[in-house]
Amino acid sequence: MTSRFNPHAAEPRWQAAWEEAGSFRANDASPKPKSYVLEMFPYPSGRIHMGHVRNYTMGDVLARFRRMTGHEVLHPMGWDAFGMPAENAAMEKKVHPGDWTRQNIAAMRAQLKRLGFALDWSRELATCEPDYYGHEQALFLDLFKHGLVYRKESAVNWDPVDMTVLANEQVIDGRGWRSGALVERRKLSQWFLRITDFADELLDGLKGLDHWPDKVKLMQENWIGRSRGLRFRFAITGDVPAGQDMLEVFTTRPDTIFGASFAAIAADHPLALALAERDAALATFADECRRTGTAAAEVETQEKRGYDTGLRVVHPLDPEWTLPLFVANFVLMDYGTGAVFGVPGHDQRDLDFARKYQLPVTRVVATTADTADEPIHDEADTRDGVIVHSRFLDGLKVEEAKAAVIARAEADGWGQGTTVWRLRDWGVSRQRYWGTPIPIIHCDSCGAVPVPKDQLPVVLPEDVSFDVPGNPLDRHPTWKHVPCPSCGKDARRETDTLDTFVDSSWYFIRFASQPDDRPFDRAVAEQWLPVGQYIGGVEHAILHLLYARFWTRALRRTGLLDIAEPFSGLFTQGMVTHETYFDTDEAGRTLWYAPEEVERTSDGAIARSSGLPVTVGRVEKMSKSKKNTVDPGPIVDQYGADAVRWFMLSDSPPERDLPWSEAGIEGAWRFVQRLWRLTEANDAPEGEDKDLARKLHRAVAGVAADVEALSFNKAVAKIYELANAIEKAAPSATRTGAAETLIRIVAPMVPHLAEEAWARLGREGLVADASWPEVDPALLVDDEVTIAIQVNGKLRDTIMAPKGTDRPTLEALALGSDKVLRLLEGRTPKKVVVVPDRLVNLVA
RNA sequence: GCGGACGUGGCGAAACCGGUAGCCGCAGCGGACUUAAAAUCCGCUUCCUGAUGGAGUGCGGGUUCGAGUCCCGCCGUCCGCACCA
Repeated sequence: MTSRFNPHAAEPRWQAAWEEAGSFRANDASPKPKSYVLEMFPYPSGRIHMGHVRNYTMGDVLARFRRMTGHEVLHPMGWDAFGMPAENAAMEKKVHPGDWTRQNIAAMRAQLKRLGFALDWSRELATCEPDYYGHEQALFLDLFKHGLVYRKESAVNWDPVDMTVLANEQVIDGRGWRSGALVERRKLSQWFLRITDFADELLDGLKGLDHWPDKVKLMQENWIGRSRGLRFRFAITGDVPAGQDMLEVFTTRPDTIFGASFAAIAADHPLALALAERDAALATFADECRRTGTAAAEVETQEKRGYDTGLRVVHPLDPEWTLPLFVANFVLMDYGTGAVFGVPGHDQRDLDFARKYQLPVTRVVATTADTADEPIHDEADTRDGVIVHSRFLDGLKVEEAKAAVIARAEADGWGQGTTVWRLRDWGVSRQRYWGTPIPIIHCDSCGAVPVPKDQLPVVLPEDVSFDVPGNPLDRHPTWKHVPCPSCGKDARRETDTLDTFVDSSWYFIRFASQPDDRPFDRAVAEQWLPVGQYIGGVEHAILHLLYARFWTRALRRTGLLDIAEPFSGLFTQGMVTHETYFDTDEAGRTLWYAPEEVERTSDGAIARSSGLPVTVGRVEKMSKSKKNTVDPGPIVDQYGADAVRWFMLSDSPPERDLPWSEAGIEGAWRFVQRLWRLTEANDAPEGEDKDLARKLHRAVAGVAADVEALSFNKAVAKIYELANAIEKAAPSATRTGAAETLIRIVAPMVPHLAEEAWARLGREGLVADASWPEVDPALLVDDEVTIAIQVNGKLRDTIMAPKGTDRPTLEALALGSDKVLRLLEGRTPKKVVVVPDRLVNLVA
């Protein structure tokens, strides 16, 4: 009698059973080895999307597998609940950001629960609740106390749409990462975290992260951007503004110092500002420099331009030698000292600039001393070589010359070897309501005073309005007026809130330990940390992952937690993609069609509404703008959680994009039903099936290895193979046992079906609590192997031979093959290559 | 421009250390069961050829008894950074 697995009935039942048994509660006191599996927590937008489903399914398989292999697993879930969308919703729909967020959380929690994830919901947290952000405020104050927080007036990236400041990391091609608006420069007093104090550590720490993708490590390395070089001073001659008679520059190429033909400063350089006050033409030029955007296309096409200040700088190695000083549009105030010297022979920008302003171009590095006078044309020569035309440096290699110049500068006192970083301190002030209030009080007498810890949390006021742009905290009638904690006089609360990336910089610690009276218990947190496997999108390769690494190291410096790296293992999963469908209207606009609006045919697609063909576009990341999203909700309704989970793991390697398809989910559904049929009760047949036993043990070992490596697609293929083998096998005791084992190894992937089948097989307890099947190593090796017979490297025949057959025997067997004899036509092979248990290659 | 990844059937892909290319799935084709359909089951499915056979892992070279895998040079796609001195 065949039956069908009914996910709609079974899934809620087993979810309730797990909940009742507390199966997925992590026990801090467990003697078992600890395993912390974490997926990046979601922003509560209101609905989960396929990307979440894929992300959490991967983590879930690993978490369940670890439980089966004897680990105490921590697999928590929470909500990255502060941020702009809640405020946008407040402005558009007149709902309070808190209400909107909490409703979204409730909806998404229900959706996640339907997918049957093995999560410890007892540790759920939302960053927007005072019992989370209050502890964050305490940590902020600890960092403050240790000098890792400071306030400074600085030019900031101002997003005119979101009306807030953005960190450098949040500006992409000159636009706000969220709003897409062109970012403006403004001067504001801002709070900063001293991430640059940790630049060396953060860079060097990458080396130890063996279980991180190289790509992410490289991205962080480039972002931190360490450059070693020489910082030195030029004396300035001419009509120099008061107190500006020295110009400090930074170079990574001190070896080329005798190739210098000019010096240049940024338009915002203090010297340029001073000069502009008395030189209207310069002021105009500087304005033009500031106006030009930093967008990729602009930078690439933009001409190198400069303004000759008329001043000259004295070459540090020759007081008789002076160079012109320009204000130039390609010099950045943000990097190094905002001033450079130009060596046109060996730097493309400098060369472009020198050609334009007819400055001398001298070769000072040549491949060999013989080519010292080879002219430089349109391309700067950046190759390694020996120094030429450079007085005492002549004949030195580039690296030797760098050291020699630095040594000379240090000895003579005009410069020193130094390191500069691309990384900037992290500006965390946001002029927003829906974020963690910065626990500082501004007092006219005492300055910025930390809120005393016993007055934490500083709670967001509920009664705020969003009818005008800007920060509702700032215009709240009473909230900001408080007495100074230090002197008691009238003072003002800081009305900026923290960047939401602060919230996500320590949530994984709070998951590990959540006492009421402090952010975490050090001993308990250290039992779990670092996170053994962290899984999320590669879009967080820099921002979130760098900030979290910094925060963890900052906590170590304050003595609160002795963990250097928060995530020992990182996996960045690919996106879920879908075909796109579109046509073009009379006006040439592209009209997108949602998947449910088109009917896929064998050679294209037609719109259901009109019956007319539409173009099948590229397979792309699911996005609202291209309408190629598939909502997981209805899919789970139709096929159940297990089929969706199975599909998420099938086919595509997890780091690559997964193309969603109707056919794919259908296939997953069929397999779930097939598994169900495989465990159909039969009347206890006797007998052994050695061949099947081998396949079984190989599958168990293979799937375990694949899951450990997060190669879920390979594990899935092995499970299919095993299922095929079991189906084909004649009834036997082995076959009956194999079906049960199969259920255990699919349990992490399709847990509801596994429970249902487990119960049907009459097994005690939950398969969620079962252990991973034992593997008999003896059954992993074959006793007979296929030997490939090649002639001149081409496959001509195969033969079976007992494993371990010696070389002479294999050679003899190969020479006995009819096909081989025919090809050799009586000749004796010149050479015979024998690879035991693999092949014989006869070279004729 | 700099840095990185990738390129294998109609599609998603697999291939340990250089050793039988294409496991597994999807789609397709043929068949069984059925009044029929769905579901299920069996078989075929890289390309060319009727078969024997030949070709084949983006392109061109190289190393090797043997290359998807290693080396050199191209082409293409994607990602990150971007005037970083």
